[in-house]
Amino acid sequence: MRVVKTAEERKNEILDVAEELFAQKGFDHASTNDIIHRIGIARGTLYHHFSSKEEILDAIVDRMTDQAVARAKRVAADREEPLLERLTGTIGALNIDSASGHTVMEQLHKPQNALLHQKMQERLLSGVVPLIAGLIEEGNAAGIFHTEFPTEASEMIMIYSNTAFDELAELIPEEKERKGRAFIYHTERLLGAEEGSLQAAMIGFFI
Amino acid sequence: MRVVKTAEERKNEILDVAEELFAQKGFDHASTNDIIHRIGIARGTLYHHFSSKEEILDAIVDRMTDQAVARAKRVAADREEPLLERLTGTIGALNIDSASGHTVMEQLHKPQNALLHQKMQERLLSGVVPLIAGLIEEGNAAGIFHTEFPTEASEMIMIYSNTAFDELAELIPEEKERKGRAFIYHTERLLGAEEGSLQAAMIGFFI
DNA sequence: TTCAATTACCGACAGGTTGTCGGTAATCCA
DNA sequence: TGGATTACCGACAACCTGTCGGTAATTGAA
Repeated sequence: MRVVKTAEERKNEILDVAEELFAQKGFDHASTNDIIHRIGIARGTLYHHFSSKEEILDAIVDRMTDQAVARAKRVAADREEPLLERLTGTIGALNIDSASGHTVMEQLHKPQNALLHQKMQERLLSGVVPLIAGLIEEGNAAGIFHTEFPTEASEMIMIYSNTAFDELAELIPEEKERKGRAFIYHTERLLGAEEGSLQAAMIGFFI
Repeated sequence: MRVVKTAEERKNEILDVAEELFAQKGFDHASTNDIIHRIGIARGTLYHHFSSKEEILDAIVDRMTDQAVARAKRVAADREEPLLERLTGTIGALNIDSASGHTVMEQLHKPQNALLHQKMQERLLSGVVPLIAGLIEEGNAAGIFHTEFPTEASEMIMIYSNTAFDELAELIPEEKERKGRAFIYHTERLLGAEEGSLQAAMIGFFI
């Protein structure tokens, strides 16, 4: 029997299933057959909504990064909060882990998901680096940060936190804590903040 | 006619061709058929020497990283040179670009090579981070660096330089120079070195 | 209400892929 | 010299992705 849905509904259905399968098996090892059988649609239906398997991946990346970047934007722009909280929250918004996409992020650093990971990293960075840079400039103006390179410092912080905190799950608690402390310490140094000044705002988030 | 070679010879022949094809077309889009036709061997021959396509990729990664890490080790251990030169040289040893694997590295940041890139990054980092950490500790002892987290600082420097300098080719000269200067500036801050103290040693390498 | 255009859906199929396997030829060594 | 080892071969099974002609549901205009 033939079940008809709106294009948007069907597209999201495909993305939901594909997201789970790509995360589980990796992009290469999850086949379009897996997807259509799981949903119960025909080959042609999938290719009616997406023109290639890679386009499905890109749509997933879009969906995930849009959410994360929107969250980061909201936090960064919230002038009610103190600057340090906004900075911490904006950096943390990328750890989608802690929010919705649990299953996905857990599997993301596996070698079979290199492509998904790389595409997400690219999108997340281009969205969030300018936000953090803006906050750093605010801090410069307020006299709590002192750096000549806000954008590059932002880039360094985000690249590191995105790459190094990937494998956090594999570490023992002491190593985790050490890594978290080191990250705060280094963020202070990069921003030219006084030693210990970021501790209070960041310690809950990163340790 | 059947041409017989030693296993080692044939393996290297396969790796040479595969390396070029993977770099050109990407791992997914370069087929094992491409490889065997280019060499002029049969399917079975390839699978006699390697048990899967992915194993070929891993062998390529091994070959490339082994060279780079060995080079880095040599530079890091050379106590004839001043510490700052050793540091710079060790960091730079990863830019395989400047050395042998020209064609490969140029194509490495393309999306289709995400897997190759990720695997190389993992291997390079695990090899070189401890070397840099050792040099930082030497600098601490000599009183020119001041940091509590040599290993983590090393990690941050290497992750950044490996990721951010990927796309250097796409920047205009001014941006390139700014990025290079920022990198030196940030390395000084992370290591707790005096401002400007790394400039002389690093400027030739990174700008 | 009707009927044509649009849009979602179907499934067979072409042309590609990787990895397997039984068999053959060269080489090594006892 | 002759048996074991090792390199090599190519047909084949079992997948894969993307295409395409055709069918059924929905929409919207007359």
